[in-house]
Amino acid sequence: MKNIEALVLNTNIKLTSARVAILEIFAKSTKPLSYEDIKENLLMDKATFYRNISKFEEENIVNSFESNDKKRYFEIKKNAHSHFVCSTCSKIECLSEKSNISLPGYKIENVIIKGICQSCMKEIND
Amino acid sequence: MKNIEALVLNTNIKLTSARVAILEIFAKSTKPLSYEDIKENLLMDKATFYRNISKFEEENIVNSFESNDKKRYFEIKKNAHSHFVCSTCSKIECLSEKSNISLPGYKIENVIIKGICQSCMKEIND
DNA sequence: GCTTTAATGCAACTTAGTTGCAAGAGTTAT
DNA sequence: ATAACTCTTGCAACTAAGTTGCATTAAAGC
Repeated sequence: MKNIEALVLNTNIKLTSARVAILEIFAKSTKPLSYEDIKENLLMDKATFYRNISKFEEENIVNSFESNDKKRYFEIKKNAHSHFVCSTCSKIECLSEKSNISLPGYKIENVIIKGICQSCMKEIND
Repeated sequence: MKNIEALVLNTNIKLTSARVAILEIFAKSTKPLSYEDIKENLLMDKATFYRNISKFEEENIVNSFESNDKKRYFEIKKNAHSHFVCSTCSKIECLSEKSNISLPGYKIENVIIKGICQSCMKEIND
């Protein structure tokens, strides 16, 4: 809870109970989550969830990207890292490897690598 | 047209006129396109378009990824390159820069870099 | 207290993409 | 050629993630 408060420091976000609930789920998770993933644990309406997520993104404390399963995945922005999305099983992995991509004049917010993950590669090679 | 035939060489794709029409549009384009982008130039139904695109992806001659405007973008797989998607204006750019990302045991099919493009960065800094 | 503003729930809506089905086109066998 | 079979197409209905309008509630300011 203390770290939830820290997240909204210097932002225009009022900590309602719905917002705390959302942020706690994402703070606990080690990987990005979709609304589908967590809706059972949320008491609020999906409109409330999506409106708050938008607010979080505006205020720059949450990150999102589209996977290849037509869903948006969200995570709390902390240390920058890349994501691997498997085009076979749709699993998402966070990559600790810092990519040394640099694009002068651009701002890089997220790097998504699409491909086939280790376990799916193994199955293919059987 | 000759190069269209070359595309389907060694695949299970029969070249119907709908398929030639789709492939010609993508062969001409220098950047990924969504169905929305090209529907005015297509005489076929959207079901036909999407079914053929799926076929192309199965047969590995077309690539797709989701942008942040909730649309899927398609392109013909040729020389591997990365993509930049602007989270402000949603523009997509192909990057010639080869990323030196390597993930042992994984197969990398596409790299999507999300962020703010040069022209949007300029506007922000005004 | 009272007023104003922001947050929520609900239901209706939007829209990219999918699916079922019947008709069309091409292919092979008889 | 034609019958039998397979694959492709158009149409319309559907699906589901995400959005929006609106009335209600909660919170903040005075």
